[in-house]
Amino acid sequence: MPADDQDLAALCARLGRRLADAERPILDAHELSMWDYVVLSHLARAPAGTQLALARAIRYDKTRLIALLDGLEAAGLITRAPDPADRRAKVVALTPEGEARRAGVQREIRAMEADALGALPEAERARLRRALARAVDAVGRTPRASG
Amino acid sequence: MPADDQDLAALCARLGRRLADAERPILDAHELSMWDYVVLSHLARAPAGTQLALARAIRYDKTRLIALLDGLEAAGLITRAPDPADRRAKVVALTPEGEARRAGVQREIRAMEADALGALPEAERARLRRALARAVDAVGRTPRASG
DNA sequence: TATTGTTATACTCTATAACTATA
DNA sequence: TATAGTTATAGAGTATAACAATA
Repeated sequence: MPADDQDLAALCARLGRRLADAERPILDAHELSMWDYVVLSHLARAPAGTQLALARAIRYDKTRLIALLDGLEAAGLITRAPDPADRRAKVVALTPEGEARRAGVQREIRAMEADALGALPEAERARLRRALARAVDAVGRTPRASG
Repeated sequence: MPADDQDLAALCARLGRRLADAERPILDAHELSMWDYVVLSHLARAPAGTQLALARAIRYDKTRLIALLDGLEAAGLITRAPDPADRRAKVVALTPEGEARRAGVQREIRAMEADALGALPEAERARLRRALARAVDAVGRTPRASG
């Protein structure tokens, strides 16, 4: 299959779904859902912010985020502290355990990626990651109709 | 946001979701669902096959495919003919109207992609598409655990 | 009056099991 | 007996509306 004449969205969806399938057993082993990992990854990258800011950043519904954070908090991976500046808001932050769990999962995922894309030379894998990152930034800077 | 240190699956998901969001209004205008378009696109590329083969090729549940094909058939975009070799099976094929609809939608989607990724030079867009296609092929050739 | 976190409810999408007709 | 298509049902995932506390 050439797969070269397909739309970008279709190509992204196919590659994304395959990689997500390969991630699942890793996440399962560490007792994390896909969205759990998305939250931990974002907290590791962004300064601690409010729940609403987090929901918007990862494009997840704020109502669904509640139960997710409940689980992560009960597992000791994050903390929810009241914001001194605005007592309605709660600031979410990663615990050392949360960061350790996240780092371990990421290491395994990177190894899986290298294995899954083994047919591609190392240099091309890095190029693909950079190209994807640039594309994400590019579409991000063009806030379309729904924005 | 650098977005360069993220996992491949996360990058694919983010770019894919944004592009899918941008596709929706186009598909809506042509009265097609995302999966409708996936089916039409596959039929345009692959020789007419059975329903089960189609479901497997696009990785869609065979039971959900029924209602989808019902709609496409009622709209005159595809045909379902009994396979003379195996009277249990039905061969799905694109009608001229179906191909015209598909081509029109694809043209608009390509224009949308060029617009959404306008910040990226044309050459890099083409490189991204090729890199994604090669990556899809690469993971496809490594049938993992669940396979 | 508007907003943050929360809960409860309704809706959509997806997966499982069971049926028919052919093989 | 197994398979292609089909149907009906149950389950997970998602979105919408309403509420309490604070701004």
